[in-house]
Amino acid sequence: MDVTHVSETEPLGRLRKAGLRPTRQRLALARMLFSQGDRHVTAEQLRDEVAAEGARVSMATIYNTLHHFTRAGLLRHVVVDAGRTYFDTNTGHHHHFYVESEHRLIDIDGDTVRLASVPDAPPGRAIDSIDVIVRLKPDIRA
Amino acid sequence: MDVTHVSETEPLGRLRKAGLRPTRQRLALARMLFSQGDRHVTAEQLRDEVAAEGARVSMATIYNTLHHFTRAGLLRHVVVDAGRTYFDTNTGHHHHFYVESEHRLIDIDGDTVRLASVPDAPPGRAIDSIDVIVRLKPDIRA
DNA sequence: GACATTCATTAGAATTCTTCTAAATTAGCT
DNA sequence: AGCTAATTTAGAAGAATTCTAATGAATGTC
Ligand SMILES: [Mn+2]
Ligand SMILES: [Mn+2]
Ligand SMILES: [Zn+2]
Ligand SMILES: [Zn+2]
Repeated sequence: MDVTHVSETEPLGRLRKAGLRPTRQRLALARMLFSQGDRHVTAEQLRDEVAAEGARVSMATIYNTLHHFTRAGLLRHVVVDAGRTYFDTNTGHHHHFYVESEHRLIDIDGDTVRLASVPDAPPGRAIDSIDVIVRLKPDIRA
Repeated sequence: MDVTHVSETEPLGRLRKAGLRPTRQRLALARMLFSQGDRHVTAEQLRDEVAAEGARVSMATIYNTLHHFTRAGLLRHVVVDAGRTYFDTNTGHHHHFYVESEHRLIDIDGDTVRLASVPDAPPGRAIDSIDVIVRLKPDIRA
């Protein structure tokens, strides 16, 4: 494989930069995740997509990889629904709409939601992150 | 049983008002939930507490009841952690700190977090609710 | 390139949380 | 008391995720 010229945003470069060994499985998953704009995926979804491409990646590896990517800062873990874990390829500052009825996440630009006041963390603790989730239901009018 | 004078905040009154039959199990659960200030409980926690009081309530009933209470507006469902569902006895306007390391929720008064701007819902949808979760980690200093 | 070492992948079992099923019990009504 | 619908229950089933321990692959050294 020719690896002379590797952009940092290409799958291989991404893995290298994150200090992750570029295995066949990780490259396949990185391609699915990062080559089509921002996405919110579940492990199962990703497994199906990879399978559709003909690649075989075990569920254990899907989960391992998603967690590795998350620890490396390539993904962000989003919790909005019980019993369903989303991984977000958009790691920048932003929030979410959640369409309950479709189990679908939609990004809200970080600057669109402004917190006029943020509470102080209780003693001995520090703020790790702030999630704003705007839950949506079908509009009755319409 | 004398039911001539029942406050609406007593377990029996609460169930009546919500149109729920006051069974032995529901009364026991309502007592645990609503007689000690605002709480964030999991099904398992509640099962253990009820068991400690000598009452036997099946897991199926715990879940059924928590969902009934939630539909009736007596509880609020809080999603902050994958694979762990909290039920909140505080149904008023407020947000949450979440102490990841202890799996513990702390209320933030509704007015303490002010959203300076809230995005419009996408066409065909309406805002159902807005959750603000401030995730906490141990403070490094200290 | 061969070898050694470390890390990654995998199938399947196991775990955890929650829901379902279908039978037995109970509350509310007359 | 007797009727009916709602409720409870044990245990099975389901769904998502993690674990295990054996196999395979990437990387560094000679
Ligand atoms: Mn859902
Ligand atoms: Mn947790
Ligand atoms: Zn996002
Ligand atoms: Zn609360």
